[in-house]
Amino acid sequence: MSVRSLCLAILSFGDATGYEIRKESTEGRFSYFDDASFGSIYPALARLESDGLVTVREEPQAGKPARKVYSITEAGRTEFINSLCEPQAADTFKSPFLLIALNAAQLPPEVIRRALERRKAQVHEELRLLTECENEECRHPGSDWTRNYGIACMNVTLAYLEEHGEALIKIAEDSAEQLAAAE
Amino acid sequence: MSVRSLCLAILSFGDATGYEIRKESTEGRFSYFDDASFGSIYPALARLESDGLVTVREEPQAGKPARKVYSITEAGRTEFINSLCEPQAADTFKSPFLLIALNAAQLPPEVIRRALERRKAQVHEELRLLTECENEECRHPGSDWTRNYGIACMNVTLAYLEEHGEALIKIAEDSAEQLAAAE
DNA sequence: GCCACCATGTAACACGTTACATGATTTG
DNA sequence: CAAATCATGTAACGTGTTACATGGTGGC
Repeated sequence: MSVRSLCLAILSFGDATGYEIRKESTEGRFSYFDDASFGSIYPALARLESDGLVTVREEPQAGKPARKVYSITEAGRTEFINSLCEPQAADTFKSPFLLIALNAAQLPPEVIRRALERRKAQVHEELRLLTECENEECRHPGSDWTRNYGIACMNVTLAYLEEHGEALIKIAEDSAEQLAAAE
Repeated sequence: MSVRSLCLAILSFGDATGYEIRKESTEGRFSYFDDASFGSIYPALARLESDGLVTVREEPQAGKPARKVYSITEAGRTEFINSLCEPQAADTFKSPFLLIALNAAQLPPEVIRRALERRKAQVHEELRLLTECENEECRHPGSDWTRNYGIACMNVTLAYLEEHGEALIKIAEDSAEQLAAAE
């Protein structure tokens, strides 16, 4: 998914500035789709505007640069919906954590411990984010469904980490002992 | 994770050619870490060799270009292990499927149905891949642990899709009906 | 007969990130 | 008082993809 489509997707849920789009895409609910930085978002928004898929209104502010609030147009909405109808790309899961886990026997137990803690913290944070807006105004059928999907996945992940984390540390400890004994 | 590290990671599990590395990274067990294409793998391997982190031996073949089999060196192994000890990046999950689900109320039921089927097929395929090598020679403690982690996650995903898939289709159908009634 | 698989490699191209430029306000 | 947050934007840079070039073998 390109930054262009990402902007359209976020704007289809409401007006936003480039700054806000970046936040949503790196931390917020839209981080499941793609994340992007300022350097790609601002040019993308400018192009969307010249293509007539979004409109801008400037809101001057004292001290700060004027906020440029973008709104999606009918044409933008149509392009967005059409893009969703095209054959979807595969979901991907990229896990630096699993690479560490895979090599547990070659790493110091301390590294494994840290990696587990970090991953648990991440999952907790994602769960917090998902349950947070459960009582908010942002409730429509699609978002309820996806939220519950996310919660189900994260809960299992967390349970697995908590139940089997010690076993992973043990792998590292055992092989460290064997190395020490061989010397 | 760069293609360079990816190559090192795969080679730390055994010798391979550039062609094989691409397969492992796009389809095989290493697709959880990153995937890369020929255009990035071949240059990366050449650089790794000139840096002394891998060695090559050519195996001539009739008709085809000679296979260039790469092996990791001690220096390569050290760099790989060290890279795993550095603070890990966060795991990421990118889901074109969830974007479709989120917008279920704006899409034709047929699109939702297709998206669900496609996602289910993907999860089935991942489960097949994970359970496949359960009885194989590729069994060491780290890979057992990560495999079981993967299986646990995929099973929940699949169960959720099977239990709640109909509800998602219903969201699309209901809103399509409302649109029709309004006309 | 055509397509997929094996097998390597290069060059043009697209895309996105990082760092820079600017600067007020709030929070610890 | 320093750091984070809000707020926009550009330019250099890095990295990776796509398409091309080449060509034999085996399955449908």
